[in-house]
Amino acid sequence: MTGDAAATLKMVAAAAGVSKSTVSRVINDSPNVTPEAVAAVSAAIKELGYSPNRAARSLVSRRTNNLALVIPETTAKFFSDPYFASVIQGAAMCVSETEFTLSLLIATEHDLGKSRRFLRSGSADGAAVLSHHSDDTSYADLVGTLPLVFGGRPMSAEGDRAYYVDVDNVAVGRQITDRLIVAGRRRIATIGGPTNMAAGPDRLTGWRLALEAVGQPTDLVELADFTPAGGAAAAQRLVDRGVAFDGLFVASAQMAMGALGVLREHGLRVPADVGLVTVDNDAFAQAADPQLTTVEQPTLAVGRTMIEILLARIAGERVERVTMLPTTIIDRGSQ
Amino acid sequence: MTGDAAATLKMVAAAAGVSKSTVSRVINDSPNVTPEAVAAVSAAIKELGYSPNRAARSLVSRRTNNLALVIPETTAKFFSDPYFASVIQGAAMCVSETEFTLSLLIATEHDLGKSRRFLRSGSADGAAVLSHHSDDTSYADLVGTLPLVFGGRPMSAEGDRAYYVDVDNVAVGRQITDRLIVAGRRRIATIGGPTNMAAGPDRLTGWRLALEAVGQPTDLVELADFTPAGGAAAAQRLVDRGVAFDGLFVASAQMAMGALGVLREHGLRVPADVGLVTVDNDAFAQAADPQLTTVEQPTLAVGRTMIEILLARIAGERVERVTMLPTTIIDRGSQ
DNA sequence: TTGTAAGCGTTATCAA
DNA sequence: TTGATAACGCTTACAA
Repeated sequence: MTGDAAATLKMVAAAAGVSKSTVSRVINDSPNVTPEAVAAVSAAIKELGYSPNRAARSLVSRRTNNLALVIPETTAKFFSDPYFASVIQGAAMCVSETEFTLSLLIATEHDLGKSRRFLRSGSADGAAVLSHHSDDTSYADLVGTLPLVFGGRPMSAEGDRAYYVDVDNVAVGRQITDRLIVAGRRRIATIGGPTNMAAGPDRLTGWRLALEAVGQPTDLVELADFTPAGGAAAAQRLVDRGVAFDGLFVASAQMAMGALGVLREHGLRVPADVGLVTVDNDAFAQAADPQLTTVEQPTLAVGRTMIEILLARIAGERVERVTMLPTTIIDRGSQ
Repeated sequence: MTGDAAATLKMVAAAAGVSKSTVSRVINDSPNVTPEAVAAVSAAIKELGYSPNRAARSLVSRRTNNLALVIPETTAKFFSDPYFASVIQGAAMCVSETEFTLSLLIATEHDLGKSRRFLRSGSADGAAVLSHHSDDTSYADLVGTLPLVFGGRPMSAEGDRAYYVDVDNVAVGRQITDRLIVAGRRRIATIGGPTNMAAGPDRLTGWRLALEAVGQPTDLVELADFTPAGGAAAAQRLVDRGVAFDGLFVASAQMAMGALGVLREHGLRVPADVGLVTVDNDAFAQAADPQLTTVEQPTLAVGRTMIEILLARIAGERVERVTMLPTTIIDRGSQ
């Protein structure tokens, strides 16, 4: 209605003919206010279109009613991997149902300090750090500073004090590899994830356990960085070994995308010649030719759960330090 | 390092043996400080791990260094439509390259007031409102309050004062319909978007112009709400008319997804019996069977551009009120 | 039940 | 170049 500067509590008090304290009490639903005062203040608030200044409020109350979602990742990965978008959506929806707001921080290598400064400046009451790809050492030391929850088990030293949401990546690797074994594959290779995050080594361990259980060799291992290009390069190295294989577990759908192209170049058909399974039921796994048997991760739930844990901790409730979310195998016959 | 309360400017001043003012000057890169003072203060800041309190800062400076991205949408649509995730990514990346932070607000029907209160409480220096699907009347009145930019031309009365980023939806509808005409289609229907947002009527107008230019009838029109279910229902109504058609322009890929199923049920093959084109080059358009000829919208650029406009306006620069972004036709032969 | 006054951690004004 | 001092808009004892 007006282009004026925003109304202040003081102005409301004047308009309602009461003191600032009374206005504050009404705003904060204090029980000890007469109905008349409440009415007068409410009318003035509506009349002036007043909204309490958030900065002033949090300055004195030491509460921001804001949560941070930090994604420490490179620009390229942030855009190419649907995982992030999905987790963000889950978190944003969850937050939207509360009185909290959400700050989204993309911490590129370029400016790592910015997100740290944000968290140390008292801008949020808690932070969720999504360590899907990259390392997280740079946040672990904030653990004592404010409630923190990680998406994916942190590998840093402080990791065993940290709260985190994750899936059982060892089980993920083992179960999906079992699909290859059940499909009759006798020589199974893997393209594993990077070693700087738990999901990499864990899925690799699952793969190894599955093979050891049936006495198959576990020597056909190549690692990559969860990108299509990395997956392609790893597949190339695998082929270059000159050892024939009839099964392949690729630790992420994006890497599988890259690997598929290389297999095709070498005349290896999936699943006729090589059974292929992966992790992540994203557009890559669905749009691949052929569509891939994969492990679906509860991406939305990861986002939602991280927020729930943060809210509970802020509310002073006791929460389990580790939350494991269930995964689902999507069988599309590519094994 | 410490579990102590955060260090304050006052503590830094004491540690450095200077006044609060000097510390403040150092923090804000004031030119008039002796190198010795800068050194002492910098040392104290590092020593104490000090970060300026953001609330206090913005209380006095009237600047938050925060931008809001508001998405007024239902939960269902927010999750199902890849458009949002993509725009969010574009905006988040752009913001991450600046000193600003980003607040992500999902304004569900449930609590429309929350986002408004946020914006009126001085929590952000500017806001981007993404009106991809729903109406935006509830934000138009904030135009005088803080810099605002809309994603998609606002339909409200205040619309002609508003800043917005959009694509030329009339051209989009016309050009993609032309593909059907060029493919030899003689009787072309359309499933249009909802009337409460500009993209709906605009794309419909484009379709109509294309047909009128070649003297084809423009009576086969059904509207839906940009969802797969809505698209399916509209397609059903179209078929139920009993009027044969050999071309169909569906105004969004999600609706096309629903429409495709209905066509198939009625034994209509795409593109053998009916040529089908749509808008949005998302996973739906790519994963559909057959893959669809479509208009790709610059979703990342929409997010980025909205932020850029906000930043420019906050910096006091003059900016065009309307920014049109180019689209691209992706020809997959489904016409 | 209400009002007065102090103070949250900064920046900004003004002397020195 | 530096340092007191007064805001910024709110909450919160404490008094009345």
